[in-house]
Formats: sequence, structure tokens, C-alpha cells
Amino acid sequence: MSMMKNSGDRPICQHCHQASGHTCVARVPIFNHLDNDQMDAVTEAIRSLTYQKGDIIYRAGDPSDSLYIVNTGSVRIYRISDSGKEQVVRLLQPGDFTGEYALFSESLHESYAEANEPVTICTIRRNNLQDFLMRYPSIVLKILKTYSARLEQSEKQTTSLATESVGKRLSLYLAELAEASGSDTIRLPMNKKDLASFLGTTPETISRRLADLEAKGLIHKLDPKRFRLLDKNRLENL
Amino acid sequence: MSMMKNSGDRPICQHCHQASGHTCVARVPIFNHLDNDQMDAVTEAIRSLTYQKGDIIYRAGDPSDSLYIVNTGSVRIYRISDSGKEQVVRLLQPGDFTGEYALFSESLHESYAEANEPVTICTIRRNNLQDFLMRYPSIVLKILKTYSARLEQSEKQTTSLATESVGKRLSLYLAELAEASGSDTIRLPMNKKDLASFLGTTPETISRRLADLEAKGLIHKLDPKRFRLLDKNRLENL
DNA sequence: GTGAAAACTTGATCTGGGTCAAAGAAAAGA
DNA sequence: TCTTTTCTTTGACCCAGATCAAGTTTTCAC
Repeated sequence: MSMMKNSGDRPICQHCHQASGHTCVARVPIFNHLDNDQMDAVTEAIRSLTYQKGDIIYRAGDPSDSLYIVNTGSVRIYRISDSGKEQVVRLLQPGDFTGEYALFSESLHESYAEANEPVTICTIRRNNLQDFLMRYPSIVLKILKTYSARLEQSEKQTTSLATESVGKRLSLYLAELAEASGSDTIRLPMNKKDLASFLGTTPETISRRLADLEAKGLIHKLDPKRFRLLDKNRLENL
Repeated sequence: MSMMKNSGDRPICQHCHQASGHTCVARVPIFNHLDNDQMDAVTEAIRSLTYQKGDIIYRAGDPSDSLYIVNTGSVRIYRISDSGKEQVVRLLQPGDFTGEYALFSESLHESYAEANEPVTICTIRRNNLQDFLMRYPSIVLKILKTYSARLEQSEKQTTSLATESVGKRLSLYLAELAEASGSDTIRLPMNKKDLASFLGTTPETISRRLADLEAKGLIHKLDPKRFRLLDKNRLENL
């Protein structure tokens, strides 16, 4: 399998398999440190899928036997609480993966994964993944690292919900977006409804708090989704 | 090293090392499936420590190079939010472990660990642990399992904070305690202040909601810490 | 394009639960 | 034991933010 197969002549992934599979493998932190032969081996085991905006990739209660790696686009992971309300727990960007819980525990998905826009996803089955874990132990440490970072992130989110005001949570979120994109002009990666759900509030309150921040001269709204951060320092230490 | 070393003649761990180390190893899910020789090897690498109530085991910003396994007693893990408020993120019971984040990422602790009562803890150093991971690959799968369960738990907690009322969170917590103890008479493992922090509320509100539940005939207060659940079904589906 | 539906904003109102205060109960020293 | 300190409970009050409603803008299908 050549690495250069799809250069120029066709868009990535119409009914792609190995070609975009390899870009996927090269992109994710848990595999991208492997050498070429090893990556090829992993690529063999990968199946590539595409989804349209709104498609459900898996839902709570589904049995799971695959790891899902986002290649292009973004995927919204959400849960339904005991009282039936939906909450967005994270947004997967290219290179992020999910499905691990069920992968190691042989249990069922507890959350929903939905295409937030058109996405291409690489999947790898449990058996194959476990083979690779045995063959290339360095992958294990990568996965453990990613896991602990995710856990860290999740606990931080919990603490933020438990102790900070909506304004503070929003400000920190905006600052993080800027951090991640390396620019002071940011684009909200979700609509206000989903962002509200992620931050544990309502779309109305998001609108109001953004208006407050703009009134204070901390941000400038370019359009409903794009903002320029005018004073990141003051924003973070609100 | 005999497994029966300290039967009867002395309390576990005065200045114990291997003896209580072994009980520790035998107790935690990540090691307890090893055979005797392997457990002995792990036990060799373990150092046992005791702390008094209120002692800090580690604090945010400390470098970390050990895994901490609770042998007896309980340990409160908490974080300080950006705005300086403290939040209890979990309570470690015998068999639980912590310290993993820094273990795999070579970074610093982001949370605080404090003895909630007198505790004995077994520690194992990064290098030793990584040796065992290579020698006994079954440990890796156990750790991954534990991790994903913890992540699951943490995301559930996040969703609960984001979408449920205090009353509901409290009810679910009580039901979980009963579940875990296998009895309808439960004992709160923390004082109200810490429980409030864990559930993202205040001690006053905890008192009030418990009073509400009692008024509705769902629980009966035995003393400030102990309750009998009278109608678990109605409690969970409040 | 044009129309319909979805998303967003702003206003008015209401309430869960936080805050402050003070009394009562347990726990810990001494 | 008694005393001091720490927890817990209850009351009064208040506010951040939810909810409801109505208008506005954006998006998307045709």
C-alpha cells in the first residue's frame, strides 16, 4: 500500500479505505510514533467510514467493539442524564478517539456519538487493537497518557461546573479555544445550544454573558460564531 | 515472605513494610489476579506509609513519581478551582488508587490528597511499576479497565452537576451508597461540608434536602451521619 | 432567488439554592 | 468530667440564572 495513493486526483475518502486509513493512523497520537512498517500494519486493520451531519455513530446501550478515531470533521459526544436531559461531554476533533470504555471493559456504550458536521472516521476492532498493544508496547503508554489527560480534563470540567459561575466558565472556555487555535480570533465549534449544554447552562444565558463580555470590552463579536479576544489576560482572571 | 506473617500477634502496620504491603497487593484489582510469586515480586517494590487524619499526602504542584494504593482508611481527593474554591472530586476507599496522571505523563499533581481518617497507603514507584507493566502485561489491561471506569464515573458526575437538581444528585448519591454497602442503612463517609463540596452545593442545602427527603418519608435519620433508606425505588426516580 | 425552519437575541418574570446569621448538637481536648 | 471547638440545622433574605415569550437573523431546501 502506497502512502501517496490519493495525491491530487480524487478527494479523500469517497469510498476510501486504506488510503485515508493511513492518514488517520499518521494523525493520531497513539499511533503516529510508530515506524512505517508498523503503521502499515495498523492501517491494514483500519476501516474508514463517513457520516453526514446529524448521523448517529453510536448510541448508549449499543455494544461496542471498536475504537473510533476522528480523521476529519468533528463528533459530538453526549449523555442523557437520569432525568432525561442531554449534556454534551466533549467534542472530538481530528486525531481524537473514543469508544475506549467499552473497548476494555466489554460493556455497552454509555454515551451517544453524533456527527457534528460531515466526518470521516477510522475504526479499529477490539481484537486487532489488543494485538497491537501486545506487539507494540509503546502504544500502551500512549493510551495511558491520553487516558490520564482525559480524566484530568473531565475532573477539571466537573470542578468548574461545581464551583464557577457561568460567566467564568464561558471566559475560560473562550481562552482555551484561543490557546488551542493559537490565534486571538476564534470560532465556536458548536452552536449555542450545544455550547450551553457543554457548559451546563442555557443558550439564552450564553448570549447574555457574551454580550456582557463585549460590553466590558473583553471580546468583539465578528458574527454569531466568531469572536476576537481583546484582552485575554483580563478574560482569564475575571 | 509468608503471607501469614502478621496473624494475631500484632496490629497491621505499626512500622510495617512487606507484611501490610502484601495485603495491599492482594487487595487491589490491578494486582490481585497475579499468582503468588508475582505478587511477592510486586510486594518487594512496595513501601507502606501511614497518615493521620488531616495529613496531606500530596498537593497540587508536587512532582509525582508514585502510584498510591489505599490499604485501610479513606483519602479525600480535591481540587482548587481557578477562583480558589475547593471541590472534592472523589473519596478513595481501600483498594482504590491514585497518582496515575503524573505517573504516565511525567507531570505534576493537579489535585490534593488528604487523609480523611487514619490511613495506611502502599506506594510503588514509577520505574518499578513500569517494569511490572512490561513483565506482566495483564496488569496493563486491568489499569486500562480501571481508568475507563473512572473516566466513565467522572463524566457521569459532570453530567449530573450540569443537569440535575441538588435534591436529585443527593438522592442518587444515597442510593449509590446503599448499593455499594449492600444495605439499606448507610453511613455518610464524609462530613456535610465535604459531601456538599462533592455534590457541588453547600452544607446548608444538604441539611435542607435531607430534611425534605425525611419529610416525604423516603429516608429516616438515625444520627447526623447514618440514615435508613425507606423507599429506594422512589428515591432513585424522584 | 424565496419561503420555511432553525438558530439566536433580548426582555420580563420567577425560583432554586446560595449567603449570612444564630442557635443547637457532637466531638475533641484537657 | 467540663470546656472549647467544630459540625449541623433552621430561618430570613437575595441573586444568578432558568424559563417563557416574542422578535430577529441565519441557514437551508427547493
